[in-house]
Amino acid sequence: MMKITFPDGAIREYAEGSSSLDIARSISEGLARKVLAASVDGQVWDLSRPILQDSSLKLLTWDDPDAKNTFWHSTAHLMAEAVESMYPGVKFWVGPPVDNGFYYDMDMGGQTITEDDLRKLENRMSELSKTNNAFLRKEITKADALQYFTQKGDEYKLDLLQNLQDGAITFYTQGGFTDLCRGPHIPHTGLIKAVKLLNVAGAYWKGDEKNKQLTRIYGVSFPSQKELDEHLTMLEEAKKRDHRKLGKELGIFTFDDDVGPGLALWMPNGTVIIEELEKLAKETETAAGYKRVVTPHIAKESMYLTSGHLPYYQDSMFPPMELDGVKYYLKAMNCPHHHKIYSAEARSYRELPLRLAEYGTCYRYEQSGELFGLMRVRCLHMNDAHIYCTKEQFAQEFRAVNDMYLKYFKIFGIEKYVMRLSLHDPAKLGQKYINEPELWLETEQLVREVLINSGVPFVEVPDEGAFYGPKIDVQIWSAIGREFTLATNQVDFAQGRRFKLEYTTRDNSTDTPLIIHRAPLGTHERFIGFLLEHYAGKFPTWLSPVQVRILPISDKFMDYARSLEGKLLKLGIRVDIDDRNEKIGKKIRDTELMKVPYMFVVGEKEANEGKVAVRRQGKGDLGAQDVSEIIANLKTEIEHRQ
RNA sequence: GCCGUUGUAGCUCAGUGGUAGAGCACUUCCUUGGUAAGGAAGAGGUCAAGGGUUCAAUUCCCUUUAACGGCUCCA
Repeated sequence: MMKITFPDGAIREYAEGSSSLDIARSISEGLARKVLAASVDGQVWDLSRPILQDSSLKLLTWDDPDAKNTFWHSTAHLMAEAVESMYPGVKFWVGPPVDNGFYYDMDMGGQTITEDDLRKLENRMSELSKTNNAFLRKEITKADALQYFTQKGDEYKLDLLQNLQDGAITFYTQGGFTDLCRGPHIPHTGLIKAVKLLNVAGAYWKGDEKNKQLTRIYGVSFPSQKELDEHLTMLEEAKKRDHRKLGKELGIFTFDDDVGPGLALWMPNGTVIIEELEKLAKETETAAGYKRVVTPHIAKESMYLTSGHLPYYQDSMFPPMELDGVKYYLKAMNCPHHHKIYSAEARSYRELPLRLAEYGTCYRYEQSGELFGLMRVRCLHMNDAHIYCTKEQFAQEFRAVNDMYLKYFKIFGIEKYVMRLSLHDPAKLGQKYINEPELWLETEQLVREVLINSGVPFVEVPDEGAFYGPKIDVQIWSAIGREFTLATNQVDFAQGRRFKLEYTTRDNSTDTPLIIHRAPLGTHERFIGFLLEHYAGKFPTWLSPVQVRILPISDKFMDYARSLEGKLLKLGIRVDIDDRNEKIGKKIRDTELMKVPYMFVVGEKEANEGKVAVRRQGKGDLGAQDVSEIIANLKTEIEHRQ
């Protein structure tokens, strides 16, 4: 007998060699039907795999992330089985579970798959699942595995095998499909009741663009049709929050073929938001001791040679224009310009830290396939600043920047984010990173300490640093689930020396300042794109392009509406009047759809009593209020940035 | 940049080898209506651009361009 410990601490005895499924069955048949995989001593196992010794056991059902992953991984195998049966000769690479589903990469040998084909594949998978074929695990020697795939002529699996140790190799077979796979899998295909194949895409083999491109099919599956339907509904809802859709509906921004890809045009409503954000940034930065500067959109090639950007980033810059034999580049970053402002005057340690801020306009030649709404554009406005400080001041300055992020996140209600400490890869010194191995380690440790001391949770990611130093990126997620870098905070130990930036120290010698590059609000483009999705277009009053819309019951009350409008305008409240010849219901509906936070309905009663009938977007009628009262409330709400 | 899909009115979308339609929006008129769509009429399109096949192309083919789904990249 062996002792099995359950998550609640209970210990029960079972015959050696009992499987997790046996154990589940001993608890209840219902559980045995529901359970998908088992966690044995912390490792996810097939349910059918015999347990041979005392272990802790957790039976995993659908709600457990490990079970979901196992379920989706098994579905990937099911899909591969369907593909193999419909497209003979296809070679498979890997088919892992991902955040919301699974994919399988395959070499279709020149065959293409269309959307219609996906429906056919789904049907085939549904047929195959009904066979209730078990996922059979088989340990196999490396020699036998090599022979199997050599015979099959499958160079992809042979490539995978090369990196595997003999003795740790397993095959899984369900029905007629056998795959090299470490598992684990759910017990049988019949558990996969609902499958949706979402899209087909190209993916480079091993993620390297120099390699052949494989066909990747993404899908998602569930233990019941109901859950699939719910998931699909959720995806539809997410689409409604897509900033590209909302941006068009609300008149925030637009793109035009004649202007060019990735070059956003900000419409009046979007410009209001930009100006509110800039106001916030200027207030915040002024209070934190920043000074504003303004610099040109272009600069000579020589400056980017000095900065060191050109060799690293030339491909991502717009090609230069040549004037009198001199090349000029559109600026892709503001830092060199700011460095020139630093070096324009002799600096003393008494001036440091010197903080130069600018909503600088940058142009980046992003690859055409990378453009994505406002999130990835070719013309962008960075909430940029550069802080020049001594080594002693660094920790405090860096931390102050992080605190500024958190302050902003609070204002915007941003709760889901991850701070990533991006480090260099020693193997790429001199290529991707400036070749200063000791400075790298020293600075990385400096930043790490600041983060630890400020108690902000973070993850470390190798090989993600800027070329001139380590950085902290703040990752956020769009409504469609795409991940973006919002804010960035970078240390730069390289450019100061390259630009010969100096200051006179207390003992009358000279030193080079450390530089912090920071952009807490990222860019107008990305931040407003994010806010659109974050608020689902329902901006808080202080950011709303139109804060109040006055809705006269009929044009008899237009004079009263106009006098109200005048009052609000004088107070700097963004107000307009729906003066169309429409009924009040129609005006309300349209104003609701435009997500204007406040509606003032005015008719005979209100005009006579000097009141307005207040209606809050999404909340309905709030009843009549005195004009002075509602105006005071509005002012407060806006001033507090609510 | 690569793989795949798509491009018809301001927006959302039908449709066709014989030069186009709906709803919303827009204009005008009727209506002056009390909390999520009042009625009528009208105007609006080189069917993304260029080339080819054809008696005839918005429709079929090719190229370009843009957007979308991914991959790669992301200062």
